[in-house]
Amino acid sequence: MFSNSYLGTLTHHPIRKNHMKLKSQLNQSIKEAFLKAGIEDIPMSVSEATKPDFGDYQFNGAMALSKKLGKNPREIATQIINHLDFTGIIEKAEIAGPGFINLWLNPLWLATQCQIALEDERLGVSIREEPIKVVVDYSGPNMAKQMHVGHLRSTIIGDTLANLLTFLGDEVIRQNHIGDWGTQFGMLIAYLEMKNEDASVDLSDLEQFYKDAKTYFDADASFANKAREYVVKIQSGDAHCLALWQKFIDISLGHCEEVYEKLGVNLTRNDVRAESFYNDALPQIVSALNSKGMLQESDGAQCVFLEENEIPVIVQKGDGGYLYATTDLAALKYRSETLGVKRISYVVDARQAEHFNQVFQVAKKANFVTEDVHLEHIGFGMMMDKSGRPFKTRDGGVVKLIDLLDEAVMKAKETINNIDEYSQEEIENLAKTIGIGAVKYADLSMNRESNYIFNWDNMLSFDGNTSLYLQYAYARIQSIFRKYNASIEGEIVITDALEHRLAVMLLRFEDVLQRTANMATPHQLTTYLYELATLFMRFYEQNPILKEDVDAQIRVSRLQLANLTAKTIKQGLSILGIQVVDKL
RNA sequence: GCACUCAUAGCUCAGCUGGAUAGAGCAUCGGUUUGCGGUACCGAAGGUCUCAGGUUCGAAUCCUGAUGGGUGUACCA
Repeated sequence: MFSNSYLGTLTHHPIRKNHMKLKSQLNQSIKEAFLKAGIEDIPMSVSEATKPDFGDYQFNGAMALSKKLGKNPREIATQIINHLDFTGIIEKAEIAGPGFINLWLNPLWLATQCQIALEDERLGVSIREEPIKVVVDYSGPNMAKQMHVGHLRSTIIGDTLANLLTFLGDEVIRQNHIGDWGTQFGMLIAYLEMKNEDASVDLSDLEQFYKDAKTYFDADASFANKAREYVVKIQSGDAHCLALWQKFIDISLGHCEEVYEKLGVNLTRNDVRAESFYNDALPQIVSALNSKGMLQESDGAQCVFLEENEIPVIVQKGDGGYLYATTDLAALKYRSETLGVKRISYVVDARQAEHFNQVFQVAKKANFVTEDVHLEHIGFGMMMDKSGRPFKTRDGGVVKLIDLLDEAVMKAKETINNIDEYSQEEIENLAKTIGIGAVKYADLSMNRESNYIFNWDNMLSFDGNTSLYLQYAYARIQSIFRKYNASIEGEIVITDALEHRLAVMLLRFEDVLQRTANMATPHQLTTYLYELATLFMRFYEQNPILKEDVDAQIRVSRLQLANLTAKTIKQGLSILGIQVVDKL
């Protein structure tokens, strides 16, 4: 289909702004054709062709218009094609079936765009023209316990979303809403003081510490009383107790940071906005709701009843205490009023959908957030074991996240080929890159809304949609460059159908990122990267690069395509928080 | 009881605003000229998209109902 005739013409098209975003450019071309044909209302957008025979993109809007215009859809399609501009991005258009318009992109145009992407640090992905300020609220571990697998998804999905929005140019504020407040802390602080009044107590196993404290609490009445006193003291601002509490939080947070470090997640202490941060604002939340006439007392508690929902949002307990809904409202108010953000994304498991739905409604109704702030709950399903049951240890306990990650690194070592060629340090780094990448990728490549089955064998495989496959593809390309051993300079020339498809795929990157960001669905990015890598493998299998009989110009062009592929994989994985290596 | 959510190949999953013969990977079977990294690539087989209605030129996708699983259901977070 794509003959070598392209080789003769090396004249590239002039550089355009917004060179990527294939879809919007094609939509623009379609729109112009419509206007020339005298049709104003364009019903839909182009989409990727469902198979190579149908070209690169297709436009299906003619069918939808046929009733409205009282015309045969093929007639409408013909009209559009007659006014289509074939001097730029589009090379050819055909009508098929009931009125599909299949579009083939101009290979010269594709080559130029790839060239531009290659010379750009951002790979041609434009920075948002109107960036917004956004809070991504994720991870949110409880300070009374060690991080467990239940925190994994929030932490890495949230981190990916934050990375992605940052890359696209938004001003992202990461917020780690840690659980550092509540009645159990009285017990923990009392126990901490009992164990060691002055300094470093070993909290390496928070789970155990919690259990021990609980044992005392249940068995020793005087200790239990003391624990209750501590709750009151902390809440009333007692300096000594607060100091102990602070110490406990510091140590506990330190454990979390170990996990973040191991996981390669971009969360620091600066991102922490703990529950306790909002303590002072809680009474104001209740009084504000009251003054707006939204409060209602029910069984002694202060509640907001929302129309469609019989279950109220309780903002103050009968005993005067506040609840997490109150804290969330205070956080929303702070983020809207003080931080001035326009989008707030909560990456929290799906079970809390109802809670966020209610809290968002209350926040809007009470004007804690302005009308134009987009509030969203990025929910996700649970992690299941191979047999489809919730992920637990053999004795039914929670799996500590740090243990899971250590196991991943250990298992990753077994996948390293020719392990003798590496130093101990190299092996550790490699295993970490592979193992952590596998855990993250397996999670991110699933549609986040459904539960997902955690399976070591699948995620650490070289076959299929895994991080290892992508890392391998990347390393293999680097190996080509090592062998070539010279700087890659020269123009891209599209000479056959596979090169053509690869170029289109590469240029789709920005569209994919945009969509992934808008819908907060990382799996769309992983699917894209996997498709890109498999397509490259096919291309590479069929189109030799370094073999002796390859024409020098074609060799350079293919090296350039390989280079852009590698860069795109690297950038995509980097957004997912996954590293690449030059050698596997 | 009520609400939310899910149901696609033996298994794990894609399928974007409704569009052409529903796609990958694993597993199974078969293949690849002295192979730029074969941890690769190509092919075969595998489906009444849980079921029944409805809307539409057109439905895995939207609506209604049924069945089956998961989750939530006021003073924990």
